[in-house]
Amino acid sequence: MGYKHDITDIIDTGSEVIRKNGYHNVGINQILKECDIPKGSFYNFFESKEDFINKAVEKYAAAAMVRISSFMEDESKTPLKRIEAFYQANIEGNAQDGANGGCLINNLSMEVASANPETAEIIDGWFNKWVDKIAECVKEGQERGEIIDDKSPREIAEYLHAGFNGTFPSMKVRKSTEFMENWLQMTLEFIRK
Amino acid sequence: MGYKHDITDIIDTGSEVIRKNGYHNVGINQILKECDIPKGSFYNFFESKEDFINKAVEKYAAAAMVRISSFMEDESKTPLKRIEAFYQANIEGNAQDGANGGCLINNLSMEVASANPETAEIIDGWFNKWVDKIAECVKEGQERGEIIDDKSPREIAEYLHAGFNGTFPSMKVRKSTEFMENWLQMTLEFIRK
DNA sequence: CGCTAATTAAACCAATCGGTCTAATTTAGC
DNA sequence: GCTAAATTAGACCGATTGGTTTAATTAGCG
Repeated sequence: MGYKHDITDIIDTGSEVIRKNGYHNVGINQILKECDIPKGSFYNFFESKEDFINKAVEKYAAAAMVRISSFMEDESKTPLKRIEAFYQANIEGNAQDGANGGCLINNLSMEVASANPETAEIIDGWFNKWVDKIAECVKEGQERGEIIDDKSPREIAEYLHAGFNGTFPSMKVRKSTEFMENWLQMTLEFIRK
Repeated sequence: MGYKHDITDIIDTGSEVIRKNGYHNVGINQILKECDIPKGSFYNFFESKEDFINKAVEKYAAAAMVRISSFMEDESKTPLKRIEAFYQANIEGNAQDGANGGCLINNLSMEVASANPETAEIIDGWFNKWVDKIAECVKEGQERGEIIDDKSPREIAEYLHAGFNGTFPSMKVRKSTEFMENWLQMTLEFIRK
């Protein structure tokens, strides 16, 4: 039957709180309250707050990986259309979220990576996996003559990934996803052959 | 003769600590220690930590504005070369900084904008001023036939600003400014006529 | 059932958080 | 030189931080 609390629920709920409010701005007690668990359970599952966030990053990033793959491997669309659909879905997700929280991993890369080498390394690993998957799709687009091929798939994929991350600061200060749309249309134009 | 401590020194030293370590990760006591001032002096100059960071943002962003202007108005270079020189200088600055701290304003937009509307508004105002100045230079580049003109100067300037901000996450997790160079060369290619 | 290990529960901890307070000192202006 | 205001100084404050501890409870398994 299992015990009362589930580690995956704690990770999901807790990482949502941190995604929306920031790592250092959210205390363990707030997570406990939100998850309705006692402190003993938290420290039974996690060694420390840092251990918690590292596990949260792994789970969140792995889910994102699945999501990215499902878009990038969608053979009902051309490669460029897959890329467009993926970022369009992200924009809509952020819009529904009130243009506030953004991406947990990207947030943490900005807030804690400098001070926490282990978390930085985990994030770096996932960023690379994400970009690799996008690069596969870019490569297919190049082979089909849909995407410019004077740059490597990896370079273009990285440009896409970084570019979208760059739309978060303005989203957060303006509380609007408007510029994200501009960014997407401009970038698609730039990489279209 | 003035008193012992200077508010501008406190802002400069304190905002450097926060730029490198994050807003919520740095306590008032750490700032006091770094500036070697007693708590009474800090709260004589600033109403609160929030008041401090707002004043720090104003000072840092105003200095950045001067810097941007000096690059964007440098008539010894073509507009596109000014843009290249500006971002190249930023990349070098970040490299010298150990690819760690990044930009105080961009960091704060990610970490505190959602929770602090006043800071968000101040940052938004400065982002707009920066982009306006870059847009002036882009416009000149368009008029000279050096930069693509199927998009407005403002759109292109915003694309540049956001794009560079997007290189910080990877810089921080990889502790390298390498991708910043890639981003710059690709972007220059995209906007060159 | 009975034993063991995992989990739950919350009281408790030192350290630190942002912030206040009062007193001493220093400055500027008359 | 006197006065009022600004600044300096740091002890002090309640609240909160991440984390520990101990005891009760529960689940899994032979």
